[in-house]
Amino acid sequence: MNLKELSQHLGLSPTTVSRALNGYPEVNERTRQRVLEAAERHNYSPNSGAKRLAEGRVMTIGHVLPVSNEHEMVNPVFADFIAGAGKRYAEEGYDLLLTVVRDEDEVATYRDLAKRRAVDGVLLHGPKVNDRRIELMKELNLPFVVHGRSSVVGEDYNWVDVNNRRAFERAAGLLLDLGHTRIAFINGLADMDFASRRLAGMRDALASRGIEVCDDLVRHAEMSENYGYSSMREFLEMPEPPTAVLVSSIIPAIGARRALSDAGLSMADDVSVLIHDDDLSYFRNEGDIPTYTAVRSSVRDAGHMSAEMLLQTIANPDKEPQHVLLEAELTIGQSTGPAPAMRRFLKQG
Amino acid sequence: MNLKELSQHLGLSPTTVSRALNGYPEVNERTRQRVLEAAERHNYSPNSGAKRLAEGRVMTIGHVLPVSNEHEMVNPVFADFIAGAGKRYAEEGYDLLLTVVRDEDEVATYRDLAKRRAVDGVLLHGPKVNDRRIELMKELNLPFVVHGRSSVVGEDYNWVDVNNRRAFERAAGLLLDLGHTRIAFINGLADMDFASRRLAGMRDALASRGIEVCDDLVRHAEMSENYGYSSMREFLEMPEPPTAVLVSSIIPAIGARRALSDAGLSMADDVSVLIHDDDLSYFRNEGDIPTYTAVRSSVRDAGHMSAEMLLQTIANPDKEPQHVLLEAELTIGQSTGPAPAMRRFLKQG
DNA sequence: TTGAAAGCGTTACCAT
DNA sequence: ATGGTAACGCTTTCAA
Repeated sequence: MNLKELSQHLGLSPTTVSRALNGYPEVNERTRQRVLEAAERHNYSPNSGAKRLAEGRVMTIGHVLPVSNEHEMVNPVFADFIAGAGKRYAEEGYDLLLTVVRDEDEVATYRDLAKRRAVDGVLLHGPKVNDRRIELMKELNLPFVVHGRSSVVGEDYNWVDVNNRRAFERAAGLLLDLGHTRIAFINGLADMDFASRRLAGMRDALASRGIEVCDDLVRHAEMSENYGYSSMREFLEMPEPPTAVLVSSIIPAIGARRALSDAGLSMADDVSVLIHDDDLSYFRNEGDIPTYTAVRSSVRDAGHMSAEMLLQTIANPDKEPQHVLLEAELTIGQSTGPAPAMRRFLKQG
Repeated sequence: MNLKELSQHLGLSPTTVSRALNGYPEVNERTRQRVLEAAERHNYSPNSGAKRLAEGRVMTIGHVLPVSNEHEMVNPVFADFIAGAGKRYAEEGYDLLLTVVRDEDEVATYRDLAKRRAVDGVLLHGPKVNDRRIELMKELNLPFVVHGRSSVVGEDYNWVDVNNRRAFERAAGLLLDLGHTRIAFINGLADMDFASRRLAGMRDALASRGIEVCDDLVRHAEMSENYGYSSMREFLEMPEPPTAVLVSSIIPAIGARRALSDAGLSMADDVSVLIHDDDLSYFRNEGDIPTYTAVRSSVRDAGHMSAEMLLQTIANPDKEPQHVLLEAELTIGQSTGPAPAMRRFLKQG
């Protein structure tokens, strides 16, 4: 059933039917009711291709998911972010176009999306410290929002980010307050912007106590379970192991816990572990969060806010860049205890 | 730059240019070269809306991601499956349309996708034992492939599935061979088809030894970390705890490990744990797999194969239903040891 | 308040 | 081998 057929059924012109369906004010209310009812009854929906062509916009948002060929990894943060954003799109009648590409094809993909007018805007994931994509979007004149920031590029674009620097400054500060001085960090890939900000936060906290970050104690890699496991193992095998560890995501933290467990050790009793938790839904665990969580923020909420920002930008392209900086929630958990030496002291006293 | 402009630049008709670009044989080879080069130079791509309208197909595959309102969960299997499938789509020039909806809106979403011709076919995730969506797809005349199966509906549709029954029959058989008789099962939601097949496999293995499944030892829920944790805790608090546990996914298994650890117990030494591992990329851990994995299959591969099957179905709609049954790989890990009593016996010699 | 007709950018049929 | 033109299904402008 198409518009023409529907209008013939009703004895009206396609024009009127179109207007009724799209909520134009100048159509008679009784006519509109008739049209709406007939559309429902005949199961009519406007053809998406025709609508795109006529309107010159496609009601679609693009997300590009680069899958590194080397590791074949999909970031689990992605799923929750998409869930948050996608819900918002659906509410506004927008579709979500997801393109899975190899890392090295990502730029070509954005060019292609822009050229063929496949999307009205895009959401950028996982910005690097110096991310070329931001310049590219401007060149392509494609509305966009970045989930995160890119330090080198400046602030002249839309972004939604967590205050990573501050979160890790506080987290490290807490460990320092508890008496730890040898603090390790299981971080993300070094060229990721969030990882660089988190490291900066830690560095600042230590510096304010006159302590320098020890390079051997800082790890950078993609945040898999196995990465957390092997990092923690290496720490434990050091002549002078750290007494506390910061971890950038819950997934390597799970690996770190396994390494501790294999060594007959436990979090909190032997090594204080402080985790950044993106609140991934399958790992959220209500009552038990205090046992191991410290810095927390919701990826899904970030997805929701990013989507909102993008839709507004599309509706009003001349608006100046918007920024949202979310503060992570710091929860002091059981697993974040005093340094072992202090703990012994406390027990005695 | 559109087709008309491009053709004027070249002094050709839009028809010829279109033919050259789409690889029609009847165009002069020199003309084609000129056209291709000019298109490249002017950065031309056909407008997606116009193409859809003219061709009557949209070069798009739909995936629907239902997000349960209650738990706000996104299944992490989804991301890896999409990565496998999406890559294949991209290779063939297909787009992937992802719709995030509340559980209860899922059916309406498929109807909508079909009505407005937004997709050429869909991929169905997470089939229930009796899944209405399969009938719906037939009614809507929408080509589709199911990742998994739906027992009640029959086999009269395209599917790609793991042999869940057999995998868990073997897994339970292995535990029985090791001397376990009280075996628990941390399974997925009871109405999911995969969960029902896995339970059937376990039941058969026990039955062949004259043992009945004990209802108290079988849990059904969405497979979060916390679910694994609380289930294992409950098992441990029983007057007569199980000596072995089957777990349907690595995520609750992580929770189960935490519960054991909290109780001062460990996998293998105290409770044999046998896990179904979907090989989620962020949890894949090369050398360490034998420590805890037993039944294994790759979701990403399933995604790839499902995509392939769907594209073939779209190209050739009259083809009869295709089925792919993947066998899970059974790896006997360190964590899958003999029953505690047996182990003590073995130690004595 | 309604309708006729042009236009959106392609592809495909029918000529030449 | 190439071109003219209709057709795809909708929105929008202009008239009535």
